[in-house]
Amino acid sequence: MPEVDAALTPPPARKRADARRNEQALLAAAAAVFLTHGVDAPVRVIAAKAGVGMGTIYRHFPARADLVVAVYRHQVEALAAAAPRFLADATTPSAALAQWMDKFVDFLVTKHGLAGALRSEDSGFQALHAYFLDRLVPACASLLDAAVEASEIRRDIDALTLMHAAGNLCIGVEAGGETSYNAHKMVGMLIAGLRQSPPA
Amino acid sequence: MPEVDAALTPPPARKRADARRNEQALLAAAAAVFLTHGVDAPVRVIAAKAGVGMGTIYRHFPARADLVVAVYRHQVEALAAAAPRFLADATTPSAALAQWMDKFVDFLVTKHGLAGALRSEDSGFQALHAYFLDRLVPACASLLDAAVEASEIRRDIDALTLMHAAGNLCIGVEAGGETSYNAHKMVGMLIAGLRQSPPA
DNA sequence: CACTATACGGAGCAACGCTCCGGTTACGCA
DNA sequence: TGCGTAACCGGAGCGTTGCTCCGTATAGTG
Repeated sequence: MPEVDAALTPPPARKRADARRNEQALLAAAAAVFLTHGVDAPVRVIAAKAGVGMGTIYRHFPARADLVVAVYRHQVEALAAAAPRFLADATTPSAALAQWMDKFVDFLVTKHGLAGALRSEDSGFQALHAYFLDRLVPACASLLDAAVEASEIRRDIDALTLMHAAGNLCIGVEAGGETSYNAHKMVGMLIAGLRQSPPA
Repeated sequence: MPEVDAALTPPPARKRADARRNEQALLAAAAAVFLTHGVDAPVRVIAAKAGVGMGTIYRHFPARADLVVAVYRHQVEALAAAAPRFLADATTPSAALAQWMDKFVDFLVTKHGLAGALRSEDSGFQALHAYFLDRLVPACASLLDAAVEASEIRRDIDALTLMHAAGNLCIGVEAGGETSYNAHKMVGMLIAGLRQSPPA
């Protein structure tokens, strides 16, 4: 039987026990460190907290973005999956969009520096950017399209642009906002501006 | 009557000739480097371009922000000074606000990374933040107040917040924008959202 | 011309991202 | 059970950056 390669690796590729253990330790350590020092925390710190060397961290997560994605994957998936529910529960499509956007802002605002990292040109963060766009833009688009369909908002703005703008509005904002700036309010205002006819 | 265009040297202690020469060289070099490598360009590069040592750059501009401010001071002052003219020329106060904001966006978008640096938590950039706010917020406030006075826009947004939001919307945007994202459009939409009654 | 306050330059330190390779270990197989 | 090897681990080390510090050079003055 020449083509039994599947027998070698029943599920995907089973990794060694120590490798799996380290990956989990890294994930836990990263989540903790991100909370206190933001997603820009030094790699050495995360490695130390997980009790592993730096080589290990880079083997499991070649780019910093891979680690960030792994840590926040669940939340991002949940947000994306929630879009249809928002559409069903809200009174109007544009209300659903506004509410979903609010959740998106909630997510970004509770992660130190995530919004900033998202817009980074740095190649190491490229994958992060790609992942977020890949998951969230379609979800946003479904709400946006529904609102356009209902003629509630102008149609010359696409989901990617809107997400980009909303993400930018969250940059530099922390959960314990002590300044007058309020990302929720600003995103709300942006969406209010969406309820207009296209520019003259 | 001393026109304030050259507010330097007469009262304070006169510096040595070589010091003044180096300062000018630094300013010119920084302007050139900022154009090509953005405001985050390595200090060494600027020093090298100016033909001076690193000690010199830090002596003249203790924090990076001081250098950035010095380079862009004229443009910022001009923008601030232009606000009354916009108010006089536009058909409505809110139109003046929109037009002035557009100029603000123009300014940010043509400076690599300036918008990003502006929101930086980094202590070295604190002075930059302070300077921009100090100069531009009052100008913006005059337009904003006029629009509020005319009952054209909601009154629960202050100038600082609006500037902050507009600045954020410009982050990561370059003049030669190849993406679909358009800072002008987004800021315009934000201001459109301002023409609403406060949230329900 | 000599003297001193002023300014200059770059070596040096610390922090960081990332790579690379010798040593270690888990795991299948006999 | 014992063994061989592929997979994995750790951290020394390189390159880059921000910023400081101090011995040296010089502009301006009497």
